Amino acid sequence: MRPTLRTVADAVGVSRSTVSNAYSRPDQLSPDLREKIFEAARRLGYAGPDPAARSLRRGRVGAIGVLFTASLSYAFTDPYAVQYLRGVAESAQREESGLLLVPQSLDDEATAVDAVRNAVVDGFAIFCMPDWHPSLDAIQARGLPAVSGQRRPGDGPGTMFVGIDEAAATRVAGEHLARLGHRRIAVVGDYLTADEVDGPVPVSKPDDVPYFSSRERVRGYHEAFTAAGIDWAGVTTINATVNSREAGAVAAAHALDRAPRPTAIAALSDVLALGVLDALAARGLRPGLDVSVLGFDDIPESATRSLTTVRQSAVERGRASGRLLLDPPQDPAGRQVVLPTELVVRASTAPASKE
Amino acid sequence: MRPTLRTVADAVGVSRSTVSNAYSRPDQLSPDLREKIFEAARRLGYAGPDPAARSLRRGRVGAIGVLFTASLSYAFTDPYAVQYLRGVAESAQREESGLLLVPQSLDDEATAVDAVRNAVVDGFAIFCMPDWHPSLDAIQARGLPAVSGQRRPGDGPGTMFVGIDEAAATRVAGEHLARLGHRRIAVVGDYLTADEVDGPVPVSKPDDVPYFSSRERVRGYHEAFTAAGIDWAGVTTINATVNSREAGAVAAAHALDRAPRPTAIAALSDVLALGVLDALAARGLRPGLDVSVLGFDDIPESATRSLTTVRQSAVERGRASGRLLLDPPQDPAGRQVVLPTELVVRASTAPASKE
DNA sequence: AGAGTGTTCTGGATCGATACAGAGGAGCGG
DNA sequence: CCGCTCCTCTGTATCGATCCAGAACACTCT
Repeated sequence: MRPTLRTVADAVGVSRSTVSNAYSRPDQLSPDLREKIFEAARRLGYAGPDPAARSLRRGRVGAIGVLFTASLSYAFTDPYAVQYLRGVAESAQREESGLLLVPQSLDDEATAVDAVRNAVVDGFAIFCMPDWHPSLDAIQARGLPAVSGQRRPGDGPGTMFVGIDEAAATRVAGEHLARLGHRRIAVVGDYLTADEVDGPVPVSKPDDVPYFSSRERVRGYHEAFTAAGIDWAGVTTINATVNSREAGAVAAAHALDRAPRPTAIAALSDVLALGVLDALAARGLRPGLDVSVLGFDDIPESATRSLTTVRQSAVERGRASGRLLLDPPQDPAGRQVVLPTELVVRASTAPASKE
Repeated sequence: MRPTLRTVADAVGVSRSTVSNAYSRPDQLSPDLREKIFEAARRLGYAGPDPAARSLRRGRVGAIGVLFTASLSYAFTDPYAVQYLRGVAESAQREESGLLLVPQSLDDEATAVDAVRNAVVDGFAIFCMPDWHPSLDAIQARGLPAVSGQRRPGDGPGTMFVGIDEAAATRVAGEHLARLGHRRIAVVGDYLTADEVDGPVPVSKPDDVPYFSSRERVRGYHEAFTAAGIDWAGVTTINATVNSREAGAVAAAHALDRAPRPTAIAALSDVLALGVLDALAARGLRPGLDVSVLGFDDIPESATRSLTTVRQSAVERGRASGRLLLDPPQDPAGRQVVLPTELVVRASTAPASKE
């Protein structure tokens, strides 16, 4: 039988409250008694108040939950995700909270929802989830504070926003491409469609894209191209099955292996863009000179590969999310944080060659 | 006022037990009533049993805690650590558990211990911690199952082991170097000493190294070299301040910038070894040809850099740790898992040049 | 009809702590 | 010596669920 507060209290001959105070409110009892209580606790093998019981009573757990679309292990593979986690971790650490990684398998929605329902946390940081996912409703239902990088119609007052203006970011990127004279352009992204298609998919208008950040990024390109007089119907949109370098290369192949080849490929993430670069290399094509390539995120490797990209700070996003969760501002305005983005031009984009 | 079981029970006109059963033991009540209860719950905005209360009563939380020496953000930077986390995550996911990252700042032991005491978890996976750290005692005290990669004298029956035979691994590596004819050798490692020294430190015998895995790895080299007739006193041991590529480069500089230069450098981790390679490159020295370099871990990047190293599977270690935690085997023998290691010889080690 | 077997639902005890109002005594100024 | 405050410590209610023994009732079998 494991010792509890009561065991120690009885041993010392004081009330349970006093033992509790010895641990949690030292100013409420004399130092002597406190020491005596600790002595007894040591002797009895009592390790201090049980966290589960304490969190029930206090109503605070000391942990924030992080949701990931993909299997947990993805979280540790994707550099952007890792940066984000770092940021959340920093904030959590400052408030003496832990980070609970909540597994969210996409195939098995029931399990995913259960994971949310059973998570012992004080709030949720939503890294990225499809808009329609029932876990998001489960979070709403729990009534805990939540921070998301995407706005949803059904969001309640507990849901806060930390993210970027996705469309504005790619609009700037699109204008950059247009200014360089590109007219035959392909856009590579994941979640362009609800099905797991590998290859070109028609996206007649951005609204058709079911997934928030892909949708907004496509919207930005759409706006930029249309404004520059580039016919959207001529833009090839290619779906990557997942957000990985390999999938990026496969997707790029669909664009590169047909005539006329596009003069520029815009990827919706750097990881995909790196894959595009791989595909170029495999065909002896030079980035910038033969085909311009544009990414999104500015992960560390992008600089070494001279990838033109849109910079956003994943760490900062994580940090802000954590901060908001652990201590939600009263002011509604403070609950909406829009972080800056910046187009970083490197060698992978260059003027379209005359043909 | 948030709704609870009671709110719903009163609304439907049944007992709380029944509502509880509706969620957790559907076979205990009629489908009709169950549906009626869910209906009422939806209407009242009840999101299901509160996880904190449930875990108190059930005695199971559905999360396992992972301890890290360094700040949480380190966990996401070190490739070996990331692989390990992936493994633990895989096991956890299979048992529908989450992963709680428990922050452990080394400077502030009191906070670290508190983090352990307050962690709402069913068990602890200890990635790596100095032997003497009070958090380890705190884990013991909590009486929860724990899995560690290092054996400690004070370990109780709840503590399980998943790791490798560290000394045997480096012994093989040391024999490899000796066979290649190396006689002037440097060993680069972190935690070779209790103080944060940057540079050569005397290690008269392996037992002096305060940190488990460094100690065992040094021991292996010590055994191999002594057996090959290499005087240990002639082996330079250099401390790196942390386990990072940069620190590895700095440490290697201490060995390379003095005469006579060692013909081989053995690093206690691949991350450090990559730093050693950087230091070589900065001086125009060729790995293998001018100075042989040996690592430990076999992280992905090692293959592309042709680094000779000792392979151990971080993922497998994590996976096994998770498995043991979530369902500890009765048999004491099953609580000790020794994973295989293998010397992977690549181009970074070669016969010592005659001078 | 009576005994036996399920199924469905109830009530109270319990998990291990914390919050809060207040009791008791010491010290102090008037 | 009274009234006051301050410091310690106590006792009970409470957090929100689950467990378990058993009640109530319908149903089958002899």
